[in-house]
Amino acid sequence: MSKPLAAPDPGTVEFETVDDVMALVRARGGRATSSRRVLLDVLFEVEDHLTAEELTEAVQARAPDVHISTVYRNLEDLQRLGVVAHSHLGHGPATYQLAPLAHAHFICSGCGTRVEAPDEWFGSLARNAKAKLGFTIDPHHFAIVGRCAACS
Amino acid sequence: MSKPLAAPDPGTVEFETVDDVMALVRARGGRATSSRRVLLDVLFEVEDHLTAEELTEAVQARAPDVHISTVYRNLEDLQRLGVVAHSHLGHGPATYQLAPLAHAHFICSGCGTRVEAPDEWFGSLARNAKAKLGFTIDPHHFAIVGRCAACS
DNA sequence: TCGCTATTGCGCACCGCTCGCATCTGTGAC
DNA sequence: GTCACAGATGCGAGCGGTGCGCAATAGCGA
Repeated sequence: MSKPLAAPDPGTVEFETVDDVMALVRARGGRATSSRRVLLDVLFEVEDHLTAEELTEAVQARAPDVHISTVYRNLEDLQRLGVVAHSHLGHGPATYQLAPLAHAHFICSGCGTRVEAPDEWFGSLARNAKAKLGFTIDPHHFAIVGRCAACS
Repeated sequence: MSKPLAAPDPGTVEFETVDDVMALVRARGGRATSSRRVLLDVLFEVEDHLTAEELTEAVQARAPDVHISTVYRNLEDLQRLGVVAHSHLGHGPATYQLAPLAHAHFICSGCGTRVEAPDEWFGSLARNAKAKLGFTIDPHHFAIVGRCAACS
């Protein structure tokens, strides 16, 4: 996919299958390559956030020659299209998932436990940020650090 | 400072001057070295979050031989003592500051603008996390990503 | 002043990720 | 079908941020 292609308006991207995404890729000048398809197959199947390395392993189980740098490049392209989102759940590598599945996290700094956080809990924070700073928050990107019941 | 030393209870650390911290370090078996003192001098003076590299430059302006790895090690020790905290304000290097000065941030993913976020705005999120998950959040560690008024 | 040990300077190495480049492969045009 | 072009890939080098091992140094209590 060529760099100059503009990203779509956030929230306007709609897809339900790998083929939908491939059509989207094609519509924006990209090509329906096999490595791209396999990566999407994995992302649609696991329905979880995986690191680039984990994704590469899963992809290579089906297409051994796909290089990790190709995975990174495809992930970047798919993020530009609004199909994929990445998040940072701690000090390690970023994790990637289908954008519609993104959600917020709490991470315990003691034991590393990860818990999903309902978006509703961010409502008042989001309203304050919007009303007083004009800022639209995305609570999914960075996890919220803290202490779980056992560690605090 | 030796590794096995336990961290103090969070919130119980009290200090107002560099000498207070040096006394704390000594009380826990650490030594009052000049590099440690210069680093603390810088941290007390700037009252801002700086990266390890920026801190090293500031330290080296006064003590040219201090190596960046020494700065990293001292920052780690001071974090264990509860004197320093680091936070991640984006994809770049971590930033360090005196723990009592820590605060939450919003970061615009479009232009990189950073805004401080009042702790009060996290009240309902904190209450939900505590009541429903037993989780005590620290909203300072990772910034909240989003879009500023101009970029959204 | 002495001896113990925390600490330091230095450099190497790691991890997560990006980039340059030569090669390959989808794709539309014919 | 086949051609040619541009997008995409494999590979490896490289980079920024950080941690580590080691020998030398320097606080500190006695």
